[in-house]
Amino acid sequence: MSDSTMPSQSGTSSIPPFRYSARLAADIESRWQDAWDAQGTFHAPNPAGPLKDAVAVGNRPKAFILDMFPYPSGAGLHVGHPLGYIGTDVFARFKRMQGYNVLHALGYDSFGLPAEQHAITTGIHPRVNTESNIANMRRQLRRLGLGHDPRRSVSTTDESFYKWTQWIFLQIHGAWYDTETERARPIADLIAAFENGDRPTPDGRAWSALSAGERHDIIDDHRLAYLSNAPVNWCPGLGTILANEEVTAEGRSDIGNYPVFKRNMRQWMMRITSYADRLLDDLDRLDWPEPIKLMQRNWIGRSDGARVSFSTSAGDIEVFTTRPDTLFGATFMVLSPEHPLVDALTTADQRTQVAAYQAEAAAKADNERQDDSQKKTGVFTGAMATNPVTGTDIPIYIADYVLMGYGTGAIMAVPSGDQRDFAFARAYNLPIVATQMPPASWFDARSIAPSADCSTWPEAFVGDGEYINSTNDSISLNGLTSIVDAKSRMNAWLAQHNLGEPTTTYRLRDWLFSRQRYWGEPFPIVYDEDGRAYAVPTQALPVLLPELADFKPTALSPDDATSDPVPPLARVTDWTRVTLDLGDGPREYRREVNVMPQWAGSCWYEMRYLDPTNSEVFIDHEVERYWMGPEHEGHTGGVDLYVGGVEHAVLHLLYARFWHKVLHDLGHVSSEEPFHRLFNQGYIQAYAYRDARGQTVPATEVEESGDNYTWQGETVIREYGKMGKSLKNIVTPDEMYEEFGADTFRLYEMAMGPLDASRPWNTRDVVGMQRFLQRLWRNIIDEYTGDSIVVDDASPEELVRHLNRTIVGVEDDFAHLRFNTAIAKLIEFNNALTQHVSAHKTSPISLVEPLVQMLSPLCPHLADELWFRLGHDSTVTYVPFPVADPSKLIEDTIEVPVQINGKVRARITVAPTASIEEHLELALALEPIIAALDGKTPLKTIVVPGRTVNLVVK
RNA sequence: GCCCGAGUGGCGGAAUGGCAGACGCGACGGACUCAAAAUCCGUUGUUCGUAAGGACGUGUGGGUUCAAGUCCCACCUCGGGCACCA
Repeated sequence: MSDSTMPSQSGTSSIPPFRYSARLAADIESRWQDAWDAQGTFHAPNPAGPLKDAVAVGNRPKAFILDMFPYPSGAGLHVGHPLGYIGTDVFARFKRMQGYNVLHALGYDSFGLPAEQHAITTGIHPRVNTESNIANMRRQLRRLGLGHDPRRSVSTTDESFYKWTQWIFLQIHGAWYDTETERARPIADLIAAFENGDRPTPDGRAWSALSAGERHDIIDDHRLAYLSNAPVNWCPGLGTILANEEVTAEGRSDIGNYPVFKRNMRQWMMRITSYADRLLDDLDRLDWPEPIKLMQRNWIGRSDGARVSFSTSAGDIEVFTTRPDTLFGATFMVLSPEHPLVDALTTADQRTQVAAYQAEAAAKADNERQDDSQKKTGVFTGAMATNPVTGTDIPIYIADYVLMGYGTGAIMAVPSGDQRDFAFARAYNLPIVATQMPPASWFDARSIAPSADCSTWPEAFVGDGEYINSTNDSISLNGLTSIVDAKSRMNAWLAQHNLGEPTTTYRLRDWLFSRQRYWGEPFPIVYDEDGRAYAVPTQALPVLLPELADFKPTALSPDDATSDPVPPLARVTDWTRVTLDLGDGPREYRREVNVMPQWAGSCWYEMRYLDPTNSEVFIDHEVERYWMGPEHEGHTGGVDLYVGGVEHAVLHLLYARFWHKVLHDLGHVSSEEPFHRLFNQGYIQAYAYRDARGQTVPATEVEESGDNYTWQGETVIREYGKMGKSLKNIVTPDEMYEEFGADTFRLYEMAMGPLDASRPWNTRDVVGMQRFLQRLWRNIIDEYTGDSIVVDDASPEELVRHLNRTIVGVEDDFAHLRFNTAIAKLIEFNNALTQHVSAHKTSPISLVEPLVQMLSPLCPHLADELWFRLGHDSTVTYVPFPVADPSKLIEDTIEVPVQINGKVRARITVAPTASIEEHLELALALEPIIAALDGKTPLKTIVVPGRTVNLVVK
């Protein structure tokens, strides 16, 4: 397909005209990229649907290899961005050579806050901005030679894409969670159950006795997507509310770092908490890094405990506790300031103080409430509750360390067994009663005498200890030593007396799903005059995002907690008013003016890669089953390899799992999980330099001498961090293409370390990979003539063995994503080949061909060029990976170290099949060993054949 | 505070409990060259020794083992997650 490469143009230079230079690489690369495009080299056939090609699918195994898709930033790429893309590309190309039907594609997450914030700062419409950014990213990534199927590159902002995002929203909206079968079911099933009386209505009236509006409200209360008047995270700086996951521990926005305030607002929520158990339990069936699983487990935060009822003048109050076994030590009770019974409980003389405390707590932002974590504040309500096991009256306080959003918003306080309760009891002089006797070591460690009077303790005791003070007429825990036993005995007693039951609570909250922004998917929802929500019929999808000249949110002061969100779509009055026939004739409705959050598109995009042009369904069943279906009974199904950064551990990865499970329950997909195997790539970091004033200086202009760094003669200080504009340390792929070419750049990124580790970028080191490729090129092509030096001669036995060793090692390394060590093995082999070539001036084809094949996943352009020059007329992409000859893997002899007391003193050379006796015989005959033994007989001899001989003396 | 992960030459990093430092960068020496670049060859953990050779060496301290970078315990440092979650 190609003409022979033009000689180098650099007239004055004495560099050989056909050297593998950046110029030559650029020429090779652009020609092969065009050829791949023209021939559709990376098109992956589907078994059904619009991209069906059953013949091409054949009976090959399949591999769906996926990158976390990027949002198209206007800043362009730096060399850190493509790390994961190169990794998946190498792996995908390797799998193709192993005979797999490989699906590898990349789309764009182009809705959402980052794109919109960028549009606002530049003043350019997000659609224009987004499209030019995507075009630029496509250009930069194409230059990298990624083997993507271009037909499958979707953007979340495409109307043909977000139509289905809205459709999936309607599926979720049209479903409820059946706790009996533990899965989502269509809302029609719920209506049927109400109608035929299988399920009672909340107030017990017959379903037919309810008004249409009442029925509507009851149904809406069960939906997986529902409207809620709940405390939300209001961020005036961004003009929108945010999900819990988008708020940092400091109470600021993840994006932009603006203050976030708690506000009550009517918003769309997703009932992700219904799936808490399955999201937690199914982690066990996923091939994910353990730390990521742990982060999700912590985020879901399941804790098993019990609900216990305490009677009060205002009725029973339920508390949640993980330690029902310590109920005898509950000496007071604390409610959240927002608890609904606070008003009813508060006595007249405490009312002023309680109201003041409530107002103070409400005014505090979340972070302030968490800040003074040591100091406990609170107010007595004046009311008392009855401890159900002791029968004593205990005071009821309100305090802001009890959160309304967790458990029941009320706790029983056991100061002897809980550090926070202990601090509160100390601060307000409340009684402390021990229910467990700490072990002697506990007292020793705190230098206090064992004493039953726990008011002298310096802190609460948490752990296993003998139960004391825990008895009444009908139950006794005294003498027990195990928390588990005490809990089950107490739980049984509570159940028997109808005072409580075991229960489970979660840290996970329902997912807040509306944003008061412009650049997102409109909700397919309309409201009637009573404010009741209705789904837009699916045939009316997509609900198009109206074009807006002024897309900016109304300017708000970031610190003004009292401001209200004004969604940009609310200003488009001719769009918000719509006449629809929802079954009872045409009526006027108003549209939902919020939009979906950034995460919506990324919850399901990977499935659209599979069937990107299907206009009938979001994905064909058979296509989904083929690429993502479970491999066997108990397998979750899902993407075969998903590579991305760890920053999505709880956001994207949790939301996408949730949506996928809903779609599975409703029968739309066969897989239970979206991503079966997850791999977290590391980050490429970089050095940055600051001068004496703390200003960053351009990293490329800094000169290094030993430990000193100078910029324009001035000493600067080196720091290590992310690559970024503000640190003036960006290196772009374009610079690498210019200086070395894409193949060298790919190779360097893969060689610099293991894929999951972060490491510093060092442009200086790239030359090593270029030299390797130049040597390899020179082993095939004469640099002065451009002719091949490959011959059909026999290869020396030693090189044949080396080649076969390399094939086995490289294949294993590729399969386990250990590209850095695979490259090292290729370099070693090529170095050995170089020796042969310098001696003979020719290269045996039987060595060179496999080398080019093994190189091709890493450096596909160069490999295709060399493959072509070796006389083949098609790409090496689908040529099977070389297979090692087992007979060439066995060495004639092996060198084995001989140790005395674990220290290597000599080496023996043995046959690979040598017995233990042969090893010993040879070892004991060695001069240095005889000398070292000095006539002594070894007490013990250890021989690991082929590995080591160890002699133990004296 | 709790929970993860990681500490190996000047640098990036290799090492199924079995010869620590593969491979690459840098540095040093040599060949080629009038010279330089490029290329090729060699050396390069520290230390004692003219050498042969020896001693020490994977954050620190202890332990298990014939044998530990690797396994166990405690600690230090760095990175990350969670953080009044009852």
